[in-house]
Amino acid sequence: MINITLPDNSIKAFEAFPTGMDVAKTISEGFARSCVAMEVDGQPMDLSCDITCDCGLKFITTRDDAALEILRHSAAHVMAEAVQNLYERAALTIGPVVEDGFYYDIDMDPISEEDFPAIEAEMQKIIKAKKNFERTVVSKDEALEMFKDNPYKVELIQALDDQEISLYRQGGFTDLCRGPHIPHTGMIKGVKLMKTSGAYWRADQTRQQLQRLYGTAFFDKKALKKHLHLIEEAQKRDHRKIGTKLDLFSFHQEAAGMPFFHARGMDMWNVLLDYWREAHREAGYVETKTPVMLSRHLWEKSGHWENYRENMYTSVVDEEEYAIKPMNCPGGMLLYKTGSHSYRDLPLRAGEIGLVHRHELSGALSGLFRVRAFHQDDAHIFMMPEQIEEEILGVLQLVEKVYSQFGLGFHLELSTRPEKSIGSDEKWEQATNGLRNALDKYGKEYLINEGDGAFYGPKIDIHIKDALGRTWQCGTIQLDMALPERFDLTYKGADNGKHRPVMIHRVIYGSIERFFGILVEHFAGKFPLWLAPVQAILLPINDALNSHAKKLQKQMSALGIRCEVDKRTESLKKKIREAQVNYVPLIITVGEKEKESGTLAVRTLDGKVRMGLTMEEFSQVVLKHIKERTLDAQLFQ
RNA sequence: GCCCAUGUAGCUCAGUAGGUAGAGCGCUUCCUUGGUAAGGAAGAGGUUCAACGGUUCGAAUCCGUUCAUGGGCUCCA
Repeated sequence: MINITLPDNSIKAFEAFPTGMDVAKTISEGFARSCVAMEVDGQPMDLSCDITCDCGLKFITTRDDAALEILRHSAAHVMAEAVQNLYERAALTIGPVVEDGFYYDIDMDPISEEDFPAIEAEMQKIIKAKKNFERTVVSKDEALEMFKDNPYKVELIQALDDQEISLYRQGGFTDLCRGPHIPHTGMIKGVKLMKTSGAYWRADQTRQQLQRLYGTAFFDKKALKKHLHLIEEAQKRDHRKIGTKLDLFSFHQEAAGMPFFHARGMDMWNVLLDYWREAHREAGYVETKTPVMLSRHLWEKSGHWENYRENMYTSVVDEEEYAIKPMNCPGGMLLYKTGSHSYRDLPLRAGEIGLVHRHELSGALSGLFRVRAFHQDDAHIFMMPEQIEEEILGVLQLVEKVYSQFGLGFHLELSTRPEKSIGSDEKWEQATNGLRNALDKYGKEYLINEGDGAFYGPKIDIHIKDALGRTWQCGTIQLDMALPERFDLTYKGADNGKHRPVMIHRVIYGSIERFFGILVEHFAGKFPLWLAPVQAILLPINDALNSHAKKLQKQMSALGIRCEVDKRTESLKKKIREAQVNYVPLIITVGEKEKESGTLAVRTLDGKVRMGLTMEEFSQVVLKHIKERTLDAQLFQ
């Protein structure tokens, strides 16, 4: 007789040992069908397992996020079987679940997406056959014997501590696996292979290159469709495409990974920085600037020469070696040391829009998201140890203010001391507590990544969430216990003694180039008025009105509205269409009526037209929206 | 840096048994002077197909190298 406690605290008693599925069926047949796996006292297990003692039992149903992972892992097995059926010499390695799907690394000849239909067809056969996933346990030696033809599996098995090894079998296919799995292959309703790439065995460049096959799977076709739609949507928003279309920026072979900003892109760039400067001035920051190229001696002192050299561009000037800065901090150190500092002057918040260069691997470059030259909206804050909490809190508040200006949500992650680190236990504790207390005081939930901090100090990373729900790490607040030491920074305390200041590095946009790209995708090119590269376009109805339109443009420009005239000899319809597809927020048609009455006919992107606005009325509304940086597309009531 | 794919007019792309380049958009000119999502016609534009080298009587098309781009891997003290 055993008693099983369910999440609602009800207890079910069984005479014999039931399987999980048996228990599920006592709830209802329908419920049992939706069950994927179970947790017995928190341990994930297959539904087919016997329950042999009193325990707490929680079913994982198709609605749980955990279920999706189990399904995808099972789908990886199905894909592996399919590949093995089709390619005899394919040697399986590992096939984990990743965000959005799964992959399997397989030692086989290179394949391409053209091979996908055949593999998918084979997978469908396996799925249709509704093969049960059966778990068996063997000894390590037995497992080694079974997989003796596959050196990868042998290596995996040997690395396992357990003496007992679980295997999963679906039909004639068996794979080494911890499990759990879904009951049978038929539950995989929506599955698709996504892409393929090379990957190294154990991520080691010196070892065998494997074929990585990516796929994704869902419990129903609809969810798969939705997922594919989201991907499509993201592709449409690709900042590289929109950047070209809206004439914002470009890339050239002559400077790989280093973006060129066009006039319109620069307009937006300046708007971003104007806002940044305004917000930082209000938050008590000063702005500084340090050189792009600095002597090797400095980098040796900062430790970059030793630790970051492979990413740095160098040059020789007058027989002295120089490096182009990959970070702004060493220059910031020199600035701090320019004068003496009193505790009364702390915290000192020194911002810098610093242009940095990092030699990223050629294969890593990607649009504005991964570049070799970019600007950081950096700031170094120097303070007394007891100011850490309040200062961090201030940065968090600034972060929230800036991101919400763009309608971006965010979440926080705290990274603590890693194994390899410098500094005393006491200092780490003080620093980490400072960050933690600030986070607690701030009140928003945060994740903790134990041991994920930099070797020189703990940090808070800020991940923003865009309109498609994708997250991007942009902001970071890093406490640095190394540099103040290396550069012997001091301040004069109230006791008239020398003290070591605490320093943090922090960015909010992060890389301005990257943030720019994120904004392009977040808004899908349809920027709010205050950000739009072209805020208003004047469309003369006929050529005779070009000069009147030109006059209006001058007036608007003088008011600070970014405004153009489309004076091509084209039909009004065409000009409107183009302005509309280029997302110009204010489309102003200029006809005889407007000229005579001195008014404006304004069309907004929702297609609505307001006639008879005076320049006064128009500019009042428009300038208000620009000044307040509103996100709302409803410009006029 | 590694693997795979791609690189043709400003943009998007077509062009395979290798025979000396095309379309749409854009641009220019002309006609139309139009009232809220594409009016019509003509024309220019590629140092000739990323660059360099090779095979061939002949290469955008085949081969090699390099560069760049894309997707991954890796890296990101």
